[in-house]
Amino acid sequence: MPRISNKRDRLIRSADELILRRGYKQTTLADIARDSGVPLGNVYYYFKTKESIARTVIDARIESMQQLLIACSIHPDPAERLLAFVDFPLQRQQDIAEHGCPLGTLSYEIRRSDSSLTAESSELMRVTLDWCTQQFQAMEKSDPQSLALQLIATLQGMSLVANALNDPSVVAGLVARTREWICAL
Amino acid sequence: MPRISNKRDRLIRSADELILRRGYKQTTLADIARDSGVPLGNVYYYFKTKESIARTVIDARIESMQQLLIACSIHPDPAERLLAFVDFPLQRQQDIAEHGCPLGTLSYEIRRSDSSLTAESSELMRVTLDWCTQQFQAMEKSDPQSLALQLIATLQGMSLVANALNDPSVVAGLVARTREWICAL
DNA sequence: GTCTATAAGAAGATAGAC
DNA sequence: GTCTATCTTCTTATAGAC
Repeated sequence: MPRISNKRDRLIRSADELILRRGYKQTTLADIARDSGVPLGNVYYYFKTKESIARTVIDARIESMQQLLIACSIHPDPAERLLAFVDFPLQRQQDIAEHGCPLGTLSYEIRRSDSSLTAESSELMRVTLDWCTQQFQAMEKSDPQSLALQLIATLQGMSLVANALNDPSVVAGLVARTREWICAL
Repeated sequence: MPRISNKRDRLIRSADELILRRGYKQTTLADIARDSGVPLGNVYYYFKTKESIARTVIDARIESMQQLLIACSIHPDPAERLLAFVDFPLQRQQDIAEHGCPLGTLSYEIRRSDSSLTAESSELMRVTLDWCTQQFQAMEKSDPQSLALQLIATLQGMSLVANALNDPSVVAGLVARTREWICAL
C-alpha cells in the first residue's frame, strides 16, 4: 500500500506535460489516463477530482521552480545568481517556442477559469518574484521590487512572444539583452 | 435583410468580452447567447460554428489594434509614437489586472488549442511588432527588430504579471520604466 | 429571420465486479 | 488496488415550426 505509488507519479507527470502542451481545460482525464497508461476509472483512486490533479501539478511546478532558484543561489555574487536564472530558458528554447512558459501559461489560464486554483498559481509567481527581489536587494539597488517585476515581465513576455511567433531565436535574443541589462545596472 | 445586423454585432461584442474574461474554451455558445440576448438556436444563423465566431473576434482585435497604431502614428516623431503606444495600457490598468491583455491571452490560448486559428492570432502579434520595428527604424537604431521584440515582450509580460498578482499598479510601474527605456535609447 | 426543442457527442465522475 | 461499464451533465450543433 504505497502512499506515493508509481502510478500516481506517472499520472502527475503526464498531467504536467499535457497541461503544458494543451492547457488545463483542453486536457481531459482520458488524455491523462491514456498517456500515463492508467485506466480511466483508476485515476479516481489517486485523485478525487480533476482539480486536485491540477493542484498537484501546480505544487510540482512550485517545487521545481524552487529547485531552480536554489541551484542559482550557489553563486556568491547576486548578479551572477540572476544571470544564471536568466540563462535557464536557453536550455528550453524549442520547448518555449512550442508551448510557452510553464509558469506563464498556467497563470494566464488558471486566473481566467473560475476555479479555486488562483491562489496556488499566483504563489508560483510570487516565489519567483521574491527571489529576484532579494538578489536586487543584495546588489543594493534602489527599488529592487520594481526591478524584479521588470525582469520577470521581460522573461514572461519573451516566452509569450516566442510562442506566438513559434520562433525559438526570440528566446536567445532576449536573454542576451536581459543579461546586458543586468550587467549595466 | 441586413448583411451586418444588430444581432450579429451584439454577438461579436459579447463573444469578445467573454473570451477576454474567461478564455475561448471556457466561453460557451450559451454564454454568448445569453449575454447578447440572442436565443441559442439563432446564433447559428449568424455563425456556422463556434470557431467562426472566434475568427471574427480575432479579426476585430486586429482591426482594433490597427486603429490604435494609426492613432499613435499622428505624432511626427517616432519616439513620441512609441511613447503614445506604451501609454495606452495606463487607461486599462484595472482591466489588465483582472483579465490580462486581449492580445497575449488570446495568443497563449489559441496557440495551444489544436484549432486552425493559430495563423490568425499570430498575425495580431506580427502587426504590432512590425509597427514598433518601423518606429525604431525611423529612429535609426541598430537592430530595430530586436528592440521591437524587447518592447512587446516587456508589455506582454507586464500584463501577464499584473494579472497573476491581480495588481493594476504593476502596469503603471512598468509603463514608467519602459518610457524611460525608450527615452534613454 | 427567429426561436424552441432536441439530437449527438464530449467529459467528469461513480458503481461495483474482481 | 484495479478496471470495465455506465451515469450525468454540459456543449456544440441541427431540425423544423413559425
